[in-house]
Amino acid sequence: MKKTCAHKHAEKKQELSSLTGRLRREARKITSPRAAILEILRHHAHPLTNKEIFAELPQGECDLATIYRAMQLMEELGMVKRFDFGDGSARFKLVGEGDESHHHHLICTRCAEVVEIGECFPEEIERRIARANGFTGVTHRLEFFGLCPGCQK
Amino acid sequence: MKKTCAHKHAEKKQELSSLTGRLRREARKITSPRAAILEILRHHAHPLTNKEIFAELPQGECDLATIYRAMQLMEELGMVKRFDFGDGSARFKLVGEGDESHHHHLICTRCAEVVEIGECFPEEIERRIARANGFTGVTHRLEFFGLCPGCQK
DNA sequence: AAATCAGTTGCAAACGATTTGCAATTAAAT
DNA sequence: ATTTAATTGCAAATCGTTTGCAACTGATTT
Repeated sequence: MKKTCAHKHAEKKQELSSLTGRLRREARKITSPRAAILEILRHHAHPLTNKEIFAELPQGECDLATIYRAMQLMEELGMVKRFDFGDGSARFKLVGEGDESHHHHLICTRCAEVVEIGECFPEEIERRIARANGFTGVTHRLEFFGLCPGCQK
Repeated sequence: MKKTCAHKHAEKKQELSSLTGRLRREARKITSPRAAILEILRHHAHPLTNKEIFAELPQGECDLATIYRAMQLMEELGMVKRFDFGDGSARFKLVGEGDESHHHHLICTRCAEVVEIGECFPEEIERRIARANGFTGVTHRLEFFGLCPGCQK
C-alpha cells in the first residue's frame, strides 16, 4: 500500500465562516487583516511563522505587528496552535473547531521540511510520570529532527 | 528490581580536571572566566540559563557575552547539552565524558521547578517514524509541563 | 443612514535573548 | 622572555516579539 489515504492529509480546509464565527462570538471584529491571515492559514497544512504569513500577504495588506497580535488572540481563542521547532520563531497552524489535533512533527534539520507525525508519547507513561512526581495537568512538547530523503545527498 | 541505583541521581560531579582536559585537548585555553563557569555548572544538577550562570558568578568575573561564547564552544565540544524549555532562553547542563545522558524534564509552568525524567520516547517507535518517512539521524526534543505539587494550591 | 464605541491597526520605539566587530589581554607553546 | 593564536570586555548590531499611542473601522444602536 502506498499513499492511498494520503496520510489523512485531506485535512478538510475549514470554512472561513466557521472561523470568523468564532471571532464574532467573542465580540472580536472581522477585519481585513484578520480575514487575509485566516485565508492564508486555511491554505497551509503545516505551521507557518509570522514572517512567512507576512510574506504571503498581498503587499501592504497588514503590518507584521498585526499578525503577531492576531496570532496571539487566536491562540487564546484556541483557533490556532503554536509550535516551537527550536529555531527561534514560533509557528502557527489552524485548529479545527472540534478536533483536538494533538500531534507532532518531523523536521529536516537542513531544509526545514516538515512532516506531520501521528505517533504521540504514550499516555499511560505520561500519566505515570505525572503521578510519580505529584504533578497535575501534565502535557508535553515533542518534535523530531533528522535529515529528509532529499537532503541526505 | 526497584531503584537500587537511586535513579542514578548521584550524578557524580565531574572532576574539574576532566573538563579542563577536554578544552586543552582542543587547543582551547583554560581562562579564568571559563574555569568559573565550569565551577558553577559542576554544582548544578539542572540546566541553567546564561543569565543564571552570570548571576552566580562573582561580580565582574566575566562578561555575559563571554558566557554565551563559552556555552556555544562547550556545546560544540559536547561538554554541555542545550535545553529549550520554551520560555525564550536556552539552558545548559554539563554532560559527563562518557555518559550520553539523553533525558528529559518535567517543568512546572508556574514556578519553573525542574524534575529530571528518566523516561524517554520509545526508540523503536522513533525508528519506525524515521523509516516510514525516509529520514535518517532522527532524534527528538521532548519536555513535559504541568503543575508541581507546591503550585497546585 | 448617521452616530457611537469598543476593538483594531500602523508605525515607531522598546525589549530581551543572543551575536558580533574590534582593539586590548592572556594562556600556552617556544 | 618571546611569540602567537585564542579569548575577553564593551558596545553596537541582530532578531523575534511586544507595546504605546493616535488614527481608524467594524458592529451596534438610534
